[in-house]
Amino acid sequence: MATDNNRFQAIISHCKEYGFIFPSSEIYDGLGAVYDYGQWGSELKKNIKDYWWKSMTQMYENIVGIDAAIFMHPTTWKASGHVDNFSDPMIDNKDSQKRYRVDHLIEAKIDELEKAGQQDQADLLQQQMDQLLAASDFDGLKTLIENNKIVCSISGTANWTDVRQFNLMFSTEYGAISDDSEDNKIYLRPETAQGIFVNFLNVQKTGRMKIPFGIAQIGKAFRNEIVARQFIFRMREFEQMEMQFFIRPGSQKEWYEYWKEERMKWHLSLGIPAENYRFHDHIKLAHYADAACDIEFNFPIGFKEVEGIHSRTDFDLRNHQEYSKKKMQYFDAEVNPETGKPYGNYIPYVIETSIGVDRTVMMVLSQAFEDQDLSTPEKQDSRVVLHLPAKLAPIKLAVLPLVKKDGLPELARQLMDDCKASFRCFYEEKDTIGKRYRRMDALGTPFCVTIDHQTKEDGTVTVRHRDTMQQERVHMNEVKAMVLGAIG
RNA sequence: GCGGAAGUAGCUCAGCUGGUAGAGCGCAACCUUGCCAAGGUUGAGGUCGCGGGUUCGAACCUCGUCUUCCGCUCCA
Repeated sequence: MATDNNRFQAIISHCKEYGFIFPSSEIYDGLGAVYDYGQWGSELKKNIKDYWWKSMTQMYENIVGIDAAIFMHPTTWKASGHVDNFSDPMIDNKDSQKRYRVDHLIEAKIDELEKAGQQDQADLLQQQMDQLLAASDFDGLKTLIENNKIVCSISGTANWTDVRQFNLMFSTEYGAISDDSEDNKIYLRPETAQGIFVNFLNVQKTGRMKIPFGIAQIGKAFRNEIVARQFIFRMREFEQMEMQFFIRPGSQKEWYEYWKEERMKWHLSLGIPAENYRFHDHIKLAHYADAACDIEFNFPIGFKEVEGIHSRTDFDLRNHQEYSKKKMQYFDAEVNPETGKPYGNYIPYVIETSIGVDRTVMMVLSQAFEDQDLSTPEKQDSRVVLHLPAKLAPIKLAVLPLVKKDGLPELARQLMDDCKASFRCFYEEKDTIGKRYRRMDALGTPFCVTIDHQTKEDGTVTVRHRDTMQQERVHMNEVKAMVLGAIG
């Protein structure tokens, strides 16, 4: 797999140097795997979210958006499977570096003892383990492992780390009084999807939605990743753009294929060539899915997942129905041509499209970043340019008076006032014009407009294009329409 | 988590055998120039990641610690 680590590091440096992305809490030595978006990064991120939101809601008549809270009733995560599937105590062998679930490790020893005919010892061990697990006594579990001389099947050693709880979800206390009791414990959502599922009936009824229909959402999610690295690719706090599409049971295959295609079209609409994308089908499926694939992008660190498309069956709604004792059903009045009767009541199936905002930011930046050699035989020259799609660029237009006198700044200000309500503009009168162009290239600004002495005579300005560096002469009055056309 | 490397100005780095810090770029102001970066003058900015130790004296030696990067590992 072709990777380019220098390029990746250059992009990270560029992001920090030009106000896109900073490491979190840097003055205190940083906080692992958390990043802050700076003045231009936040614009870029917002533009990406706006574009997705518009694409997924406005452009599909049967999809609406919601904005559910990050805090949810704790039972939500029991129903979704997040509590039980990710809370087992684990232990690592330092020599083989293999990670085990503590209960699996001890149970293997119990089997061994039973086979050796030492039933009493096996029963004792089982009893001790159950007690310690119930009490969440991790030190005791480690001691138990050591006392029973349980070794790693790969390294054969008993060189163990401490027993640790790897819980995916962050928790905090809910309410003003904090104590250690479990009653106050509440989770920060590890995925936005559940906010959609618990509101399924609210939206369906109040919106008079008819299947098939979708609910979209953009929001933060939190996962306590064991190892989080690679810049904003895997963060503990991240943002998702999700859409859950509710369908008739049995139709999941065709809708799954439909959304694979639709989502790929969206990616290609960013102007990213198809060869930089690929689908990756999941062989091992998560507990809720009957089909799943990723859309992977060719990052400088190789092909990595940006978006997931999952056929989630009725797993989530069915579980919420069970835990909440509320019917999560839909009455389908449409006549089934095969039976001649209405489809009737059912729990809908779901196709999910889930794309990471931060990964999309990283994807767009990776695609856009170029360290360009502009050298000629006479002169060595280079520039760093972000070839961002105009609709995503943080700044759409730079307004530059050629000199800061002779009334040129005043004319430039007029153009600023004309445009700034419509899109983000940037005014700059310092330094030589070439320097200003290059600074705008580094931020990905697609258009620079220069006001010169001729502007005073005929109202025309120079438009300089970022990617080609070519210039053209247009009338001041046409600038706004030109930019709007490019970002529309 | 393990192994390796590195932490000196906003950035990239220099600093010989220990004698209380430098360059280039960038930044700010002014002058000059005026359609593609690196003209002139002036200026701001660092207790050399942090803490202990050795020493008359530590950016430099030593121990610890934190952080970052790389590889392995892990990963809904």
